[in-house]
Amino acid sequence: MSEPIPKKRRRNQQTHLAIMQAAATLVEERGYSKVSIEAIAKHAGAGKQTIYRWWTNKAYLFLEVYLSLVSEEKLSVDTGDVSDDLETLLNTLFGIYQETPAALILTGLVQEAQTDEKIRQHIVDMLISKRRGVVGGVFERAIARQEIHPDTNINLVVDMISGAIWLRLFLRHEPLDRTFAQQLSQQVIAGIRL
Amino acid sequence: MSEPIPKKRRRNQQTHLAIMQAAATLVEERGYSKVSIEAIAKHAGAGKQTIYRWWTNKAYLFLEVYLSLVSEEKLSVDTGDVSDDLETLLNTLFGIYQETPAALILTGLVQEAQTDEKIRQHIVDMLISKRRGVVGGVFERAIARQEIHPDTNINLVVDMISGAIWLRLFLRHEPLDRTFAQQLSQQVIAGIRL
Amino acid sequence: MSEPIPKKRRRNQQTHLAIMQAAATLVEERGYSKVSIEAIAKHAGAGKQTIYRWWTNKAYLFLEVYLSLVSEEKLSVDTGDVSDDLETLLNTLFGIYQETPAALILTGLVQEAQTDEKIRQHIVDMLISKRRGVVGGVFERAIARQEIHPDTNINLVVDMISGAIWLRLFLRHEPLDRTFAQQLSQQVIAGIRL
Amino acid sequence: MSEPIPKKRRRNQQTHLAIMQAAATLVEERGYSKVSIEAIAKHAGAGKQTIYRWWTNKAYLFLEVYLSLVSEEKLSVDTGDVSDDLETLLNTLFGIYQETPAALILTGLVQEAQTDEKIRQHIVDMLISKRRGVVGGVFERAIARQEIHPDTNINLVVDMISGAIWLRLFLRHEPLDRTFAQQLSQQVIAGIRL
DNA sequence: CTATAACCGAGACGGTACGTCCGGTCTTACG
DNA sequence: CGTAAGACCGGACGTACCGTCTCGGTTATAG
Repeated sequence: MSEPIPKKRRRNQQTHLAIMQAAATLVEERGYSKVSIEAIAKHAGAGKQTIYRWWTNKAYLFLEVYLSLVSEEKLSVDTGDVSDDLETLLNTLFGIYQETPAALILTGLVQEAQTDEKIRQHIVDMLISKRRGVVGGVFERAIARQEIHPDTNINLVVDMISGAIWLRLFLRHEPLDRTFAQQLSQQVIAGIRL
Repeated sequence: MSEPIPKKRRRNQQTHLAIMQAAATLVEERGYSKVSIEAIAKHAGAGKQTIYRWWTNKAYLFLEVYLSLVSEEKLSVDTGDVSDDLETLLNTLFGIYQETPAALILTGLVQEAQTDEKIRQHIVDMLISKRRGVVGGVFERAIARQEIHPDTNINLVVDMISGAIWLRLFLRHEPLDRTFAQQLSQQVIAGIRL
Repeated sequence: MSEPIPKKRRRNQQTHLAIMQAAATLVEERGYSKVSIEAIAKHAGAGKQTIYRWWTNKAYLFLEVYLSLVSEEKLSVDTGDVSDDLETLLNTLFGIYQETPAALILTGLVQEAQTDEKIRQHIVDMLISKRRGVVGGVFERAIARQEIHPDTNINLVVDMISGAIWLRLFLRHEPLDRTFAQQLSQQVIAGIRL
Repeated sequence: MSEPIPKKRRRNQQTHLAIMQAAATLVEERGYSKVSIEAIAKHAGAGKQTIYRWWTNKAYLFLEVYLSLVSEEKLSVDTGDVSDDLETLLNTLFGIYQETPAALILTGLVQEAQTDEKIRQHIVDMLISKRRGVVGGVFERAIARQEIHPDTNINLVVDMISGAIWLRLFLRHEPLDRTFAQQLSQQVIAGIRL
């Protein structure tokens, strides 16, 4: 996956977890850029080398932490109605972002992506695949149900949804709440409904 | 400007400019997080102290650089048609992002905003005001012209537009080109057209 | 004298004094090496430039301060007896070192002398001349009175006296008190008495 | 040594030596006060942190360097005659001061002692112990041999010798040569010979 | 059932940059 | 026009982490 794992890795699962949790804890309390590998190691009671053994750098470590927080299964939904599907999905997602440091990690990873092309690719793949599997599914089923235009530019629509969310995630100028979930899904569907 | 300058300060305008330009050059060549104040100072032929005298930290310096790159005047538009207005606006904006390191700076600032509440507020204010003045204006005139719903949630729509752009700006999974400008404005207007 | 004063100096005597006094005060409270020109200027209510205008550097400023503290007149003595002369002289000197920051300044100047040949020369001249005029006088009169050997190596003897004092001045391992004055003069005279 | 090294520390002896030698080299070429930790680190090919890890500050580093230059063994002497002992001792010492930067370091340490009480204590202890072991020994044996007064104030006499040396060391107004060694020991012994 | 190799914590190491202080020079505005 | 105020470039401070590198000590297969 993200890190080059030798075949017969004998990695200590306990330490591995302790590191991930330390990373999650620290990012929550001081933000991505202020979390140092040194601090994670100390907090996890691990040696720095142990971290560098399993992850290339901070970005890959946090990529794994992010994935463990925002897993695809948590977001699966199928109510039989686009509007409901979308709204439920958004509310679930907002919940995750409220309860976990996923947002802080995401901004950090995005920042890393500006410099590190590999990390960028990983993030894009991760988001695209998640999107295809989850959000895309909602619209594909909606097309099948003939709720929305069959030639809807799903990628574009999904970019608009994700984008609006990112904006609030990153700027926190307005809350990611139920009202927003409703307004956003309504506005989007208004543009593509049959 | 970003910081309130008391009258007494006798700042050297030449040095000031050299620093801003060095910052812009360096961010372009190595990305926000890898630009050090030390490097900017050296590149500008300035002392570090001089930078710290006028800007609290890297974030404020780059906020000023960003504002100098993406000024409101450059984005003003009024063709008499929502679609045209929006498309023109987007194309202008995309041009700036292609020709300047504004995108790299923006991601950096967003990252800073996660940790520094003051910077977050500054960024939000800057974007909100820009949006009100420019993008908001497009839709207000459109409402006046009765092109779009008078009760359009402009803030939401603008969040969707900005968000979709940010997504491509940050992830670079798809280009910010004329096609995108067209598709995006069409999709948005489709949801609010009378 | 110590500083290169242009002929038509129009130096403000008040400021001049304030600077010297600030220097004396600060050296007393934090030691020679921790006194900065910046601090002296601020403490004296003067501009840094003003200091640099009148003294080449910290060393010259303090050389002048030192001379103002340990002037030759204060040390003149003539009781008619070597022992008494020497003891009185030493007690007077010890008094000055106890009441003024002269000792702190002297160590500083000595330190500067290691690097700056000009300062070294100034200090040597100052001390040699003082010694010739004051301590040397004591022994010359003693020779005239036939109290001590006429071929006494006065320079050597004076070096031994000054040296023993410097040692206690610099190391503070033993006090510069009346007992020491007595023992020192006795020990010295024991080696040269007729 | 100057600092108590806990067992756990696994200090790199090679680096340690390189730092000490760099310090010695640099103090020789530019004098104590102009040697920066930064320069020592660079010259030794070491990180600054490594220096700060093992020595509290410049003073302690140079204290160790000084001790390595002026070790007690080098000065041990026992000819069976006070005069010879003393003269030999002085000539050995003068040799060290001529061949090594010990004098430059000593003035630096004396300067530090004015500000830092701990360093002062260290220096005093070092000199006192050295004096007791070496110079003191010379006079004790002389008393045993009944060459000098049994109630000689050894401390005072040693202060006079050391002091006279320091004076020439610091002021360089006269050389530390064989003539001086001879005159000094003769003059001293003249005051205490039975 | 060893033994041996990968694991682990600890932390030293050469570096880079931080944000601050001060040195010594130069500029501005007041009195 | 001398002075205070203080901006300026530059160099060093002492600190925090980076990512690499031993160092012993501890598992946990593979022989």
